[in-house]
Amino acid sequence: MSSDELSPSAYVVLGMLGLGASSGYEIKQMVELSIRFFWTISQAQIYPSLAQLEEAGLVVGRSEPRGRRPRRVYALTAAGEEELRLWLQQAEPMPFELRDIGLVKLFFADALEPDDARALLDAVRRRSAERAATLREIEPVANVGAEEGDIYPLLTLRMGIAFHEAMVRVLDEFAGHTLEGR
Amino acid sequence: MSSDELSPSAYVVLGMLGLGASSGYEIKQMVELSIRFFWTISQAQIYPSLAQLEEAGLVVGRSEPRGRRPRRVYALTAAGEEELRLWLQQAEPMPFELRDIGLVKLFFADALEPDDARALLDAVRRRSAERAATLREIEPVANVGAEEGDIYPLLTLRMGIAFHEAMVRVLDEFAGHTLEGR
DNA sequence: TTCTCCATGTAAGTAGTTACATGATTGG
DNA sequence: CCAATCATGTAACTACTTACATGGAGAA
Repeated sequence: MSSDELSPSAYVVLGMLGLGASSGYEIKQMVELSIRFFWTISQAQIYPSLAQLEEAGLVVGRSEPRGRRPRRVYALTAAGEEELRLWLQQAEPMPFELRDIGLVKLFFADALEPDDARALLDAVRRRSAERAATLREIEPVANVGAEEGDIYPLLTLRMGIAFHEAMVRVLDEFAGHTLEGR
Repeated sequence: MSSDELSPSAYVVLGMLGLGASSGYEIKQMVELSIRFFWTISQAQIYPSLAQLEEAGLVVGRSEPRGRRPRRVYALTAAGEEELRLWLQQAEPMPFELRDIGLVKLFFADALEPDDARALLDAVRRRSAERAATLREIEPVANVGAEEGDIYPLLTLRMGIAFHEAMVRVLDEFAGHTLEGR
């Protein structure tokens, strides 16, 4: 029972329900506000996932319209909580899948004139700097959550910040040493 | 002429040809050895890409069998070099697409017993530590390339190293401060 | 009244993967 | 002679995205 035919995105839906999201719409919002830095999910995936999870008995849904506007809210069942925990416990290969056109372009930048290469480097640098700044702005919110017992969202946020800051640092060093003597 | 209907992966093929790869097989090897950390491409994509690029006049291919084994080698045309340069110059949105089940699990780890959460954290840490070590081993090779004029591959390699090291650092700090007082 | 947000859903399409199929060459 | 590597190609499938379609609620 409760075999592993759920996609990672279905587990994300399950997890967000566990953290208090209730409608499909809310799940989408929450993903955008919390994990979009390392996971995305489109609304066209969420609703079928919810139906699939309900059929599997991992969530229960009930209609709770806002006025005349239809709305369906979901909650984890005991089986759903268990399934989520099992998935989190389960040691499985965790491929790190980065797909970054920016880094690809930078990799090939020797084919460019120095000035163009430099512009590309700056664009990549700016992107990471901006991302780090955005994430740093969210930190207070995550800190509040951490005081209420959810400490891991704060950890993943810090990882995002740290790693964009690391990119910026390397880019600056490189521009300093390697590029200046040309 | 030379409009932008090429996929990023087609540009990767073009770029690898520019760096000296010649057969589809070699392109695949080169991708695995150099950019697989931030881009992957399956062999089932490479051969059709090559055909498409040839049709567009960006590469020329000729048969160069090894013994009786068929083999087709390609080279960039002037138009292909130009197209690659144009793409590299072109400022376009560069989404940073990370898709990481490890971080997702970590994000939800508050649903686990402390020991299980800790085990998950260690698994993520180990993954980054190993990846950083692997990349550090490649560094001498990239250094050689850098002395021959290809300096940007070294930069992207350093970015990979730095960012996995940053993850390890954050994970260690977190385990130190946040987790110990419980 | 009009705009933005809340809310759900589907259809069509794209990009990519895995797995299969084939077979020659080289080195031990 | 056997395994690993070199080498090319396709078919079937999966996951996911974009765009479309619909419409109520609340605020300005």
